[in-house]
Amino acid sequence: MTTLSEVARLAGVTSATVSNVLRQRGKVGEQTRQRVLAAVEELGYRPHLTARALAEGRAPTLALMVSSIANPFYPEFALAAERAARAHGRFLIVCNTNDDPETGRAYLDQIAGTLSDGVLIMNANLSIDELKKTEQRGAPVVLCMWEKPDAPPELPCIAVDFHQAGAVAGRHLLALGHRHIGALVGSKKGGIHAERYRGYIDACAEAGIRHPQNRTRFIADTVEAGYQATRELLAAFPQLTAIFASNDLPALGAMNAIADMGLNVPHDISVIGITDIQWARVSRPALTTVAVPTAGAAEMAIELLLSLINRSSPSPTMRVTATPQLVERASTAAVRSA
Amino acid sequence: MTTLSEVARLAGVTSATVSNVLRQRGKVGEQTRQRVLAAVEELGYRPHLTARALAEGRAPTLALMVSSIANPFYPEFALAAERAARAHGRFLIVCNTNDDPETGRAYLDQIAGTLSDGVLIMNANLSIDELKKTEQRGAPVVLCMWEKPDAPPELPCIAVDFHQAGAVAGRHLLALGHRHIGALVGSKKGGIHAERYRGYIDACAEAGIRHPQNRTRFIADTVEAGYQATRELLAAFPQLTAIFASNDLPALGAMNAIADMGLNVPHDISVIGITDIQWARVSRPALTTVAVPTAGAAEMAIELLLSLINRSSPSPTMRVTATPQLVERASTAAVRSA
DNA sequence: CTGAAAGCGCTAACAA
DNA sequence: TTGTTAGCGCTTTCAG
Repeated sequence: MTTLSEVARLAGVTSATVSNVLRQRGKVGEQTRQRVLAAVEELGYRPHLTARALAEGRAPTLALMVSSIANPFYPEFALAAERAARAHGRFLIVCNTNDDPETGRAYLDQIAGTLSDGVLIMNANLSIDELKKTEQRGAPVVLCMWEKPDAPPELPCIAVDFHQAGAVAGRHLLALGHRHIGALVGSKKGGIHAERYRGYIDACAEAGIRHPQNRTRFIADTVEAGYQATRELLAAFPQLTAIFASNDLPALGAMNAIADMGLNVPHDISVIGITDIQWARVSRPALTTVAVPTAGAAEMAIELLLSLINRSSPSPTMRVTATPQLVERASTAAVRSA
Repeated sequence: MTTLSEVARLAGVTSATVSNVLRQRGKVGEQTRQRVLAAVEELGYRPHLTARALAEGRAPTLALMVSSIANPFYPEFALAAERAARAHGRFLIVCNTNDDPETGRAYLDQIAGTLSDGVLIMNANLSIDELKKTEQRGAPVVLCMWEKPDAPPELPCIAVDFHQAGAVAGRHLLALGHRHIGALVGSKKGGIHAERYRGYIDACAEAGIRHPQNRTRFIADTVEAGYQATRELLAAFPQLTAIFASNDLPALGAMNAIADMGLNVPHDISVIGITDIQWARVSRPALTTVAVPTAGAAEMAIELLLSLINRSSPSPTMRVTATPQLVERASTAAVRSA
């Protein structure tokens, strides 16, 4: 490990000077600059990020807290977040909480403010109060993919208009003539997908249609749960011609269930999801869905987090992403005339 | 930010003692221990990881270098790696190189040995020599998912018997009676998937069958490339009854191509992949594939990396994962009698 | 058993 | 323009 002072010695200057030329800070004579650079080159010196961070009083990393990076939605977000972080000279640490509050707490306790200057939270299963606490300890926190733009939380956040997303999905189905729709909500009642569901319900109301509560299933946000729930729904309500899912994973499960029941998507039953994860493009039929601006949200989140860290954040502490857009693929079609 | 010395002051001891209490190191009197703990509690003290790392002369993180975390294979690996790292008190930094050597080099230069004590490399597009250089600078490197157990590289690595994986896939197709098989190799000729292909070829030879070279396509490791190549292959060789793909993504693409051509998988054409990524389970028909022990490999990689860091690694610097296993699902079937 | 002191590698005033 | 001097917060001998 070559250190600053070794470089300094070789260049015949002091470490402060080396530091200065390396960060083009203070004015350094061209002469010495060259000598220093030569010494750096010769010794293959590379700054010690940990030491630098300690001296600067800031951490070199940002953290991204997710329940599991293996959940198909997160990698796309993480990729964009890491890129944005890199563009600002920060590294990204990923924290998988496995939806366990204890794990989340442990992460926050350990890295917030020490190893990481700030934390992006996708879903921590932690109370706002707990998150606030880490914020007060000096490590800003930003909630990503907040579900309701009109009810700003007490923490900085990137919000997606999921109500709108749900409405767009609902309207699409309605416009295709569907009147008997089953709904899959990928969270418990009133949970994280509530807004999407409400958006769908509102779209129905808008069209003068009432969505019977018993045609809704509150399930886990997985392919399997979507599969299971769809089988039940179709068994109970054979008249259904479409499935609205609050997320793509359950939607994909729904498509499989329908196929396994010997029915055809979209000929017999249409399916729509929300998010537009990679799989949506790959499935057959390709899934019609409402795309959420994942990469954009990640970039916004990093920007906001950094501005918070630099205490240069203007008042609006909630930022809303671009509006979710319908991506019409092959899993939806006009209802068949009876 | 509460510091050690603040805690010390409150407890009426010196920071060295607090440090000792916290890391149950030196023997500390029960009396003072209690007082210190009380002070820690009262002040909500949390050790500063960066400072600690600097003092200990080690970095608190490990790095994982991938081309893109959005590639469906990596998240599963990353999840397991992060868990294993956590179990050893380390955090995981993800580095997306986007397959750009420059980016990879930049990462290595910046974090290896300073922010991260070691690096897991999935695929860096860097020469062994370059990697060796960072190793010599004090940051161990381990190659993950090395393709040929019998040709150990000059760097520590976790190897998967991909030759065997290819052979297993080939034998499965052969056992089902397929004699006209198209091959999709997800890398350029002689590239990273060469062993898998060779395994397949050897399985054919074993069965006394020769695989005509023109029935092989060397393509990108993506769904799209698999799709495209399959269409071409089937157009050129209508007699094909099966597709061997060196990876799941092209295999999934193949299934879609076949479906879009109005043929049925597996009735008309069987498809097999290698890896067993999550999508393989979700696709319809579910993909038959040869599972690679992803999580196990990740754990082994972390263990090896840590032992290298602690200089406690025994001589065998290459470790081989469990053998890839056939996972028979719905995309393969016995060839139809003509 | 506890304290004093040096130092990890770097940055940041402040002097010279 | 360059050097000096303190630290950043923690660990770790080595005395007491």
